[in-house]
Amino acid sequence: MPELPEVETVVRELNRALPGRRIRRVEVFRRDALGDVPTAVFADALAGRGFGPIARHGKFLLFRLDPSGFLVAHLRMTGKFILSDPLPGPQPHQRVWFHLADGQLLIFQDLRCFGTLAYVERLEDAPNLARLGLDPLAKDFTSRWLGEALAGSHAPLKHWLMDQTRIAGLGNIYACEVLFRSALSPKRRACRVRPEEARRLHRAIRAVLKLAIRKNGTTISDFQRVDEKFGEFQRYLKVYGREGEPCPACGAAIRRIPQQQRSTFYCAKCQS
DNA sequence: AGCGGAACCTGTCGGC
DNA sequence: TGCCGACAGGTTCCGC
Repeated sequence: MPELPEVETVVRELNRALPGRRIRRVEVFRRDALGDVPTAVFADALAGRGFGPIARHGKFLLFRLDPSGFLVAHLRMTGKFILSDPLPGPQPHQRVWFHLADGQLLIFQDLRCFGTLAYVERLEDAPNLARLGLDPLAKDFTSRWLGEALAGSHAPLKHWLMDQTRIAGLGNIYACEVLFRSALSPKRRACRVRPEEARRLHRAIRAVLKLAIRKNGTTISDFQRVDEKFGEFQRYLKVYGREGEPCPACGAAIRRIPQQQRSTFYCAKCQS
């Protein structure tokens, strides 16, 4: 489900509602998200802690807790957080309930059970977080950095953009959209991108992500915001999911090709 | 280094 | 109607 703009949308909404509130207890209905950590260890670590500000790195949500520690969450394909009034019991696909001291519930819901939740004392202890590359909305993500980073890799641009150890946050939808906007082929080797093309790519990454955040992300099948409203960026998608439709720039049919066992959508005429 | 394939798990949709 | 395969916004691990 979520790529950077969807996670950012969730983070902003949680930040409006959660800081200052306290977890009374944690109820786990299905423990896949916890990995090797025993349910009781996870639940006991969180009980009694308060929520501070929530941050994001790439697609990870980082909940600062009071007086110490972090809840580190990754939504993967279908994870979502929902704030709800008390319920009689878990609704379908609800995996974890964080009972708040004021009676409301912070619900972690995840149809496919790929999402992850972890409590850590220090962010350095969070599995895989340290391997993440630059967040494309951070200040140090410059077109110069991008140009130099591209130069060292033979990977096709689409793979390169989705590699979270290089840039953290782009997934299948936004990688396709960014490449269309920069008129670069998903098959182009990273090291074959010329400096002015790298500048174009950099501008496209920033522009697409910022617009998507302004539209509260993309809802294709089931992305939901914390308040259960939907994103609107799907109305602005130029190529993703539009196989066979005319390219908005030249009218040629949008193509779908497999790359890394994912679908890539692009215009073979505009993108080279 | 890169790439193909499989795995994690559940659901939907289209074709026959 | 019913079964079956393809596909889904993500990531990791393994082997070549």
